[in-house]
Amino acid sequence: MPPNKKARLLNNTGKADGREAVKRKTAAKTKQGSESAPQFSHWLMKSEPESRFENGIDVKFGIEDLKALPDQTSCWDGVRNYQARNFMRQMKEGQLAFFYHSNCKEPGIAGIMKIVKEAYVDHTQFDKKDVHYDASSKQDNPKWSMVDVQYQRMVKRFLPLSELKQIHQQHRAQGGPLKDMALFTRARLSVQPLTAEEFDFVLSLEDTEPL
DNA sequence: GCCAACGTTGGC
DNA sequence: GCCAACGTTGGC
Repeated sequence: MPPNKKARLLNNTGKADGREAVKRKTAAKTKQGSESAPQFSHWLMKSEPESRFENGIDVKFGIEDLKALPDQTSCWDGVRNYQARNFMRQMKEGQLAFFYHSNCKEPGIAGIMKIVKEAYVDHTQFDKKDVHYDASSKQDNPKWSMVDVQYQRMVKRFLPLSELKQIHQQHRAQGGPLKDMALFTRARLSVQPLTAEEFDFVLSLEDTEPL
C-alpha cells in the first residue's frame, strides 16, 4: 500500500454511472472520451500546499509533503471529478506530470513528478472517515481511481500562474505553444493533459528570467 | 472573503 | 434529455 496523502482535488460525490455512460458516448463522438481519446503523454496535477480544513481534516498537500514521504511516492487520491479521473486512467507508468500548487498565496508550478503506478481503485471512496468518502460508490463497482506519483525534482524556479497566464494570452493573440493550455481553457480541472510541446515549453521557462 | 465559471443534480 | 438551481473551484 502506498503512503496515504491528502490531496484535495475536485469536488462532488458524482452520481449516476448511467448518466456518466451517456456523457462518455457523447464525448467519444466529439473526441474526449476515455476510450477513443488521443494519447496524452504529459500531465498537470493540482494540490493545495497550504492548510485548509474540510470536515475538520487538513487537506494540505504540497510538493514538500510529497518529497518528505518514504520513496517520495504517494497515491493521488481524492479525485472526484469524472474528467479528471478519466485522465488519470489514461496515465502510463513513467510519464511526467507537473505538480501545481493551487488555492494558495502563490499559485503555480512547483516541480515535476513521475507516474509510478497506473490507475487503480481509490480506497478513500469507501472510507467514511475520509473527506472524499462517496456513499454512492459500491465495492463491486468502484467509481474512483487514483495513480501513484513519485517526486522527481523542483523546477529551477517556481513558475507562477500569473506568468503562465501572460504567456498564454500572448500566445493566444499571436500564436505559440501555450495558446490552448488546459490550465486556462479548462481552469477548474484538477488533473489535466499537456502535449509534449506544451510541457517542453513550460519547462524551458525555468531557464528564463521571470516576466 | 468574494464571486465568476462551470460541473452536477434532479424535477419535469 | 432539458435546464434551473445548487455546490465547488480557485484566482484575486
